[in-house]
Amino acid sequence: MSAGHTGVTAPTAPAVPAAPAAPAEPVVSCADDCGIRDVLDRLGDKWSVLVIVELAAGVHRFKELQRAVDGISQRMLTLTVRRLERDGLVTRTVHPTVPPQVEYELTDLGHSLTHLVKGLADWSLAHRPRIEAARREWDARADMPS
Amino acid sequence: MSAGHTGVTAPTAPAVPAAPAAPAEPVVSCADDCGIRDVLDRLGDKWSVLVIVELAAGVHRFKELQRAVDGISQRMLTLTVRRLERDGLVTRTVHPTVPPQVEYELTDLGHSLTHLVKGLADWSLAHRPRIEAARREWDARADMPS
DNA sequence: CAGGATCCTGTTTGATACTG
DNA sequence: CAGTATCAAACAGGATCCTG
Repeated sequence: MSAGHTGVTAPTAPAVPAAPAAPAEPVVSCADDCGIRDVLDRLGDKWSVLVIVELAAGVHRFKELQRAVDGISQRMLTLTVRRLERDGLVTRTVHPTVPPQVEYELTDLGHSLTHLVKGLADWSLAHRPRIEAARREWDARADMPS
Repeated sequence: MSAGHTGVTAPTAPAVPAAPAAPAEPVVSCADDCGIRDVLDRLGDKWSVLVIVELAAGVHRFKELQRAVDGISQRMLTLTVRRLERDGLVTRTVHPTVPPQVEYELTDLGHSLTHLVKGLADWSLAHRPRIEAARREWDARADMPS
């Protein structure tokens, strides 16, 4: 799918079809993707990052995790933790005790993500006020236009 | 970190219900949330980050953006760009020309996000191989158990 | 060109109930 | 305790048609 542009037609656009802007040195480029889609598919869901944050603090058992994340259902926790395990971000250790005991822990790969997450958290804390202000302003402007 | 979990782990440990973990100095904590949920709600969707990346390269008109992001519908572009505007991450400038012309540009707040996004992209590029490897291994292990 | 309004879809998530 | 299985709700996203 996608198969590039179907740049046929070119109705009223004479020349200069592409070449958008590219003023100076873009901090991040790649035309479009990169691997951003990738990370987002991995961290963009509702729980993955929260689970990672909790595991960043140390080993957790299943129930522990569920209590810690607060709000997550055991179904979602299972799915989330399974995907993280599949991606090599966490390890799952089963202790064959009488009441089953399973421990989850971040791999070094998972820990490397922690720094990114911290970046996100920091940014959020730093700019939340401005965002909320902008949002209030926008909402107000939506009510009483001129 | 990795300050060695307290070797409690009594095999059939009856008591010790709560008392989670909190071993050493976590890189990121806050017990659970912080503002991570916040950022994720803003960047976790399918298009926001891609649009931001495009706008990081400079001013774009609506159609330009749609062509650049490739795959996005004008509905989604509208919604995405509106939300970004509401949050004060982009500005929307309407030029009352004959064919309407609207330009979108990152605010400084939006630009500050760019660094974060770059972090995500870098991480993805750096670790994608390991993740894919882990994934293949997991999938293989799922087919032939013993 | 820019975008609003609808309709319709697959995916994500949550609530239970059941098992080893 | 640590899951699995099912079902139904919620939602995000896409396609299309229609304005100014």
